[in-house]
Amino acid sequence: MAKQNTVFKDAYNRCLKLLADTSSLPSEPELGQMLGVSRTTVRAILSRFEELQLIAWDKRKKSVLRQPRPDDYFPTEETDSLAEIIERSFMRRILAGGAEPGMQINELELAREIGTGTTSVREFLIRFSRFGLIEKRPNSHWILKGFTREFALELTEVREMFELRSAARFVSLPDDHSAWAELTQIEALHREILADIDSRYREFSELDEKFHLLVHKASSNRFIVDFYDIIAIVFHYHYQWNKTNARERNARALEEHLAYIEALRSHDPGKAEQACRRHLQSARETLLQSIP
Amino acid sequence: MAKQNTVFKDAYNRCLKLLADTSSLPSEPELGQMLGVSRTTVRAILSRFEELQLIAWDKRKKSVLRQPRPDDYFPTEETDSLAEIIERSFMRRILAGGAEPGMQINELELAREIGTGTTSVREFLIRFSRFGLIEKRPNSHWILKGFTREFALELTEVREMFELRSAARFVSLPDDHSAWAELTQIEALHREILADIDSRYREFSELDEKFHLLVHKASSNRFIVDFYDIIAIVFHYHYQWNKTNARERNARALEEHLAYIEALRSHDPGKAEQACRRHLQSARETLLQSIP
DNA sequence: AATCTGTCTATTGTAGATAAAAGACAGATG
DNA sequence: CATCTGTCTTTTATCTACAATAGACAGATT
Repeated sequence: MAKQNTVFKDAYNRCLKLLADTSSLPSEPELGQMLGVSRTTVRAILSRFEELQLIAWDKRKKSVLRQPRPDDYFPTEETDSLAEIIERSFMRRILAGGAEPGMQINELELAREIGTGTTSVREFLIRFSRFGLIEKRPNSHWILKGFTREFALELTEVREMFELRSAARFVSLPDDHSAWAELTQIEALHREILADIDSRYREFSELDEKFHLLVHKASSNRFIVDFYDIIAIVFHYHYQWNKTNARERNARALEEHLAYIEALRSHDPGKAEQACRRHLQSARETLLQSIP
Repeated sequence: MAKQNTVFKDAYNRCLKLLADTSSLPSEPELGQMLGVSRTTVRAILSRFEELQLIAWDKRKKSVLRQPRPDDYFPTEETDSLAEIIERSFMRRILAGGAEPGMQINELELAREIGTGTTSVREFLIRFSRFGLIEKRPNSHWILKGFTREFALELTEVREMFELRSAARFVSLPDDHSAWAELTQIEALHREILADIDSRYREFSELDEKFHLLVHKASSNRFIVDFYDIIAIVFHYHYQWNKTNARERNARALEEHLAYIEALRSHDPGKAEQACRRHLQSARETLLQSIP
């Protein structure tokens, strides 16, 4: 096995959904555009559709023959890229407990455990090292620095610097900047979720990421925007395995976000700073509380 | 060739220097400690010494038979690790001109050009990507974002935030903290170089890195300290291929450093901030001037 | 009793190979 | 004549293999 064909399988599944809505498919380049893959992959998908008698394919004509059935789809486990699998598996190990700071990380062992080659694990660890949770001893093992209190404090310190600066930039964005429209959308979503908080509070995590990323992007600084990756990944996995009081916590955060959004809208740097500080403070407390 | 034996060659060369000063070598573990390598490598070095009749080796006795000759050393080109070679080669391409922003980076081509396997190039690019100069299109090529004016501005913006905060921490470090002693050493070195600036101005680059790293370390924040890597690498290579007015520029920076150091010593946050700002401002200008 | 050496095993760094995916180009098509 | 398809080439993602290096353990030495 040289390369996993997850790109094919994932695009195939998405294409199957498109197929459900029309009687004929567009041109190959157009499909490639829609699915975010090359024509080579599009053609592989179309070939498979033809084999399974989903479409009749003759050059430019791709007419739908039948609706897709549930078993036409590839199982979702097979559509995750190797990098995603490794990431999830690794994050589970270090965030869901059982991993003490100072522990050694063994590439070979990890690879065996995940059922993959060492190269992919190695590349993952290199990419992951920028998050400050692991460190390499050259010619030797990696060391787990651990998701500790210090880590959380260092992370939030930088986050606060960056987000305060980004918020300050945000308020002075020109009125026709696309960020304002996005902010409106995000605000609406906040209100929707808040109105039905009991059943929809789980959607907060994703919305939180979207909102803060939007704020960070106002900085127009690649280092600030890139740093948000670290925050996002930590919060993402952290919340996934730490669900105490999720409902109340999320409700409170949503309210804070709304106040923060209003402050941004006011174009008043002072108000924005205040609202930003208030929210970051409680985000910090939440994070710290959940560390043993 | 599976692995380059550069660790061996480099440690061998360094051990040869040790050998020049004594009549017998210490124990294997001790040598390993001194050279920063494992006993396996130490034993490989000793075996080679024995072969070349540099020492007589019988268990714990390693008596020097003759002084090393220049041709006993491995050529320095052979002691650089592959990662260093790739880094240098790559940085030359992108900083020493000829590389337009937006250009595609081809792993295979780079590997062929450097004369190495694709794996190493790939891992280098992944590690390097955190510097914000390149970006990956998944399943496709890398894109060179280039050492542009925007890059420099974004870099210095973050640098200034981080260094101001670090300097503020520095002044409140307790008197018995080791940083003060290091600061004294660094200050002395500044005066030495300044006293003989015409012939020693080239030493500034290394000293500059040491000094700012010391300041950043006072933050006790891994993200701030790690970020300094980016600054260091940019300045390092940048100055290496950009030597206009190096003497005057370095002299001026040394003076600014001395003022900055004095301000840190005063334990006065206000003074420190002012001196820090002044130096960062001129560092920024210098960097910007040298971008086309 | 502590440290060292001899020997052996495990892991990392790197090359090379290969399937998947991207992409280039010429001729076909509307 | 602009866009599409068929075909072919190139590049990336990933696996496997292997030398260099690290590291473990038992017996030897001071």
